[in-house]
Amino acid sequence: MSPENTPTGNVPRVKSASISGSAPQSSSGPLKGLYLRKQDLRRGIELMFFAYRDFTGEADQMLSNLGLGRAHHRVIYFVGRQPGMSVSNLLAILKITKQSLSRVLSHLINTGYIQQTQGARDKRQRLLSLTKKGEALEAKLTDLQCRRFAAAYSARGGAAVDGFVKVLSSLLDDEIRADLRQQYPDHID
Amino acid sequence: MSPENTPTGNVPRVKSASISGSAPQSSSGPLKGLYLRKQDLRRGIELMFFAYRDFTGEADQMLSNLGLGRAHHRVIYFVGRQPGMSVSNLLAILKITKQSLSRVLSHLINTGYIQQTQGARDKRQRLLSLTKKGEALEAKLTDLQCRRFAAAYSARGGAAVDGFVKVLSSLLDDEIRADLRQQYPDHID
DNA sequence: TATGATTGGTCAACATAGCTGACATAATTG
DNA sequence: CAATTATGTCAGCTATGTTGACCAATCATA
Repeated sequence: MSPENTPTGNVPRVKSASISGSAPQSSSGPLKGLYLRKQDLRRGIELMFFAYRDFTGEADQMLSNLGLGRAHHRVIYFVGRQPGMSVSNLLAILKITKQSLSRVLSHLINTGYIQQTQGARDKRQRLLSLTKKGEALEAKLTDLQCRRFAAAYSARGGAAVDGFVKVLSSLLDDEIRADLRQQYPDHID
Repeated sequence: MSPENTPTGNVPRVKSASISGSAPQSSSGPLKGLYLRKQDLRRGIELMFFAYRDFTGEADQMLSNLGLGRAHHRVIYFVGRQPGMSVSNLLAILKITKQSLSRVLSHLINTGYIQQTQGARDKRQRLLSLTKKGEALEAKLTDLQCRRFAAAYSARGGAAVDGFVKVLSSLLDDEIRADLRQQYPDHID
């Protein structure tokens, strides 16, 4: 599994380990699994890397002007998505440690982006929600990213969006999908 | 742009700023731009976050067992993709500073994953390539991620893959696409 | 009611991976 | 020869993740 670095070279598959590429599939014919060539998979890897970076880039810029980072953004985003969420719920979504969250969360509370209210049923809980200031920032950040998605979605059309969502869903670890399915009832899963 | 957090609530568009949602599109009919509802865009944002995390998770685990991190992975991956690449080329792809790269690169050289050879045309250049050890690690890591992609791609089929690639491409900053187009001549762009 | 589990917060210490600014050396180019 | 380029390096800072320990309030239950 070493030297197929020339993109126009052989077309080895990957599914079954090491079938040294030989099938002459010249990007024609409805050959099932044509998109499983090693180069297609690598392109996927790279697209994820670059797209994720670009997708977060604009928001990162805006955040750094406010002395905030991407970690703060995540907290603001998910609290905005589901106001009244508990700390442990947020921890489960972000999958970081209590200490990591604590750092950014207390900063967001001290600077007035997020407020806590004691849980009604369970008084141990501190339910999180955005303040007006927090809502304003969340709106600006989410708008930035939504604009990028809206542009991409409308450039490519509904069928492409459908494929995009399907493939990304299949890239997820299994447990994560439950949350998404709950959040988006019409989620194609 | 604040309170549409109930996923089953209104369906405001986002393209033109703030058309407070009113059109009763109940996920039927070929209404152009149905996929531009705010909730669809937010789902895209979240899919990117979760999918990127899960997609890198397995490799991160393997790397940490070797005392390496994601930054080392990126270097190994891109040097493996294009052996003989110069340092400045790598810097341009990763978009990090010379110092950040220097740290991981010299570690990878010291631990025998990457080797440098002086450029022939330009003797200032240190052309990078993987050693046998580096190739072995690259193969293991890329295999892990390719397996995940291969599973997702085959679960969803060629049409979905096509949409996935198209949408991700459209999420990219413009300049990045040039590199991808060069790397993957049959890239749908 | 007493005990144990859960929720949340905190302290100290550390690692990774980004950043800036300054400076050095060697090679290329005009 | 002078300017630019490619690369490397030093010192120090920041953001964001980690572990382990410990505490207080509250809840659930035997």
